[in-house]
Amino acid sequence: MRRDVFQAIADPTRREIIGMVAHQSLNINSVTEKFDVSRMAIYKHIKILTECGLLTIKQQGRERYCEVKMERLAEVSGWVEECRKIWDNRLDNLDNYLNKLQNK
Amino acid sequence: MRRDVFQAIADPTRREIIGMVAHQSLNINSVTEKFDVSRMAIYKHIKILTECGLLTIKQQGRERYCEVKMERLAEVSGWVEECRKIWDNRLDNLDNYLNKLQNK
DNA sequence: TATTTGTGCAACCAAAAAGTTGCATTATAT
DNA sequence: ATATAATGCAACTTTTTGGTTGCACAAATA
Repeated sequence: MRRDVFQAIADPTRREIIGMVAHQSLNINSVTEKFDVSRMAIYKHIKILTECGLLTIKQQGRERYCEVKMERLAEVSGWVEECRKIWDNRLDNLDNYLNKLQNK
Repeated sequence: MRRDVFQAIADPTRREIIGMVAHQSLNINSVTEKFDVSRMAIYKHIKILTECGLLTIKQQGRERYCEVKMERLAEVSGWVEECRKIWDNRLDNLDNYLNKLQNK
């Protein structure tokens, strides 16, 4: 399924999972232990995160380790950066206009 | 209502609204014109965006102009940055370890 | 003054999201 | 060989989300 990174990080539990796995690769049960929802709830969060490429899974025997893929987060900071650029370039931004004038 | 910036930018329509308003302040009807959903649908999106501080409204006669508040987007890029830091500092990141070794 | 324009509110609806429980499957450990 | 541990799948429920329509109301305009 095509998933959206923005939608994936909208959920606080999923953001927490990303933080945990960024720190250290963890298998699904280990991730589950840190939360007080069911294993399946976490499993589904992880599924969403893998479907949008924020996590990858490495099978190791019967365990599946989650690894974070930082590259995909670039889409997020990229969008923020894009907004900032638009904002900086707007003509009717008075402060900005005065600043530019002052720098000349 | 307490709103979450991450949840607010999860919706593509809302991200588009932010982009539009970053470029130029617009009243609600002007925003609506760019989309093919009802005025109320857009009104609700704008409500969510104001509730989490990404937009502010300036009343001008009977019109209400939306202005973007870039500061609030810092929470997003800040979180991404935080994740990146955690990732960079992890001890079991082999590539990272080798790079550090090489730089010494 | 009458009409149009820009907006807000309430009630409602359908689809998606987030969660649960129970059962099945496979690898490891006893 | 059996028990246990780690996971996947399916069915189901509840809540949230994104959308609609109809009505109301104040400001601007003809």
